[in-house]
Amino acid sequence: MYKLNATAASLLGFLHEGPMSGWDLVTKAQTVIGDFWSLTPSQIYRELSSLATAGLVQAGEREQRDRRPFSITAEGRAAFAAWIIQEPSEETIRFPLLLSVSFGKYLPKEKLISFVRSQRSGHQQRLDGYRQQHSKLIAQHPTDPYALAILDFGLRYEEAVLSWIDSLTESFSTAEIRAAENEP
Amino acid sequence: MYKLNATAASLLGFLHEGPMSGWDLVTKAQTVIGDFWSLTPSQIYRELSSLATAGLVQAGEREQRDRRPFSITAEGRAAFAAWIIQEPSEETIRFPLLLSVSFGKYLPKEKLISFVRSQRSGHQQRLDGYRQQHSKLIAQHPTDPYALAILDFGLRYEEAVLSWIDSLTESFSTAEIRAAENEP
DNA sequence: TAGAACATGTAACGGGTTACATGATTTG
DNA sequence: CAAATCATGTAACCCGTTACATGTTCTA
Repeated sequence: MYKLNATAASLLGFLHEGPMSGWDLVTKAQTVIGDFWSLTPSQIYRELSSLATAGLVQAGEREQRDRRPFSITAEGRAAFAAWIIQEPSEETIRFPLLLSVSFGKYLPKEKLISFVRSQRSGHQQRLDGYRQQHSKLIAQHPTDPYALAILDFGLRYEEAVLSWIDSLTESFSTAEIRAAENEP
Repeated sequence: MYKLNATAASLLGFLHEGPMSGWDLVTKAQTVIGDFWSLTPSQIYRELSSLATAGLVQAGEREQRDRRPFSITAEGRAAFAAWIIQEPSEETIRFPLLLSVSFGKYLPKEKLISFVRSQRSGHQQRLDGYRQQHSKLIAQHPTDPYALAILDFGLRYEEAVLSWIDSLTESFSTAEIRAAENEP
């Protein structure tokens, strides 16, 4: 049987909800799993063609704008079912800012502070986004417990990152980061 | 100028402290940055040969056990200096367990619970390890603020993951995870 | 003296990333 | 009617992963 990678398997997962075009899958995947499973449009189109070749999805007729809906086949469902029951491996993290900090002694202090500061805003935005999504989700009945769980992970993760960033202030940057935050 | 990737650049960073063999770099890198920058021995040996070809490191004479010490060259220092002042990009996370949760509705509940549970112990162990390292580090004078900072990130991250895992108990698994934790 | 840990690599594959090309439809 | 967005893809490169091969030195 065709050996699925996690990216391809996720596409099959989404296709359980019904036929979708490559573009649909791009947006779906990026919004639903994109925050903890990086993927690009190129990858998705490539995986779709190999899934089609392997018979796990089937391409439909071209619609307007050349949209081509893919639907999951019985083999696709079987392959997904076999994939999803496998024990997930550990997470891999690649955090360039932590490399900058690790090698901090080779970096001017202002530079390191500016790196930390510019990453802070991105994390703050993501946290705000998660909070908004969270309120929306819990307002719905019934609430999807799985969506809530991954959102909750996002909240905790971003809170941890932000509190770490802010703690750096005390440990090696004195008051410079905090002062800078209050500027434009 | 030779364009460094973060993995190769990190090797150059470590070589600032003096010549090291491939094996030395493998252990050094895995202990110092391995928790937030995944790398394998194969990769390190390959990067070392391309760095040597590019003249950024220089291989010394073979020592016992075929150890071959590499030292950083002036060009290597220049390349590292150019790399380290670049703005670090955002982190990428690939967290298979979150995929399992996302697609949780296609998974028997016991299965999902067992996945969560088996990952919990790994995170607990890593947290314990960080706590030990932390005590050792703050006992030293002077304390390396950069090492302390990355260790602190590790602590916060693992605490966040563990508290998230434990919160899953309430949200969709009732008492099953907690009960299971008290078993062997 | 056997097995564990040390030590160095090569080969091949898969897949993530980046860059590029092309055109259709909607909206201001 | 121009710009933005939608939409689909290809090509190439780089790099991360896995599997394998080989030999050495320490230690129980």
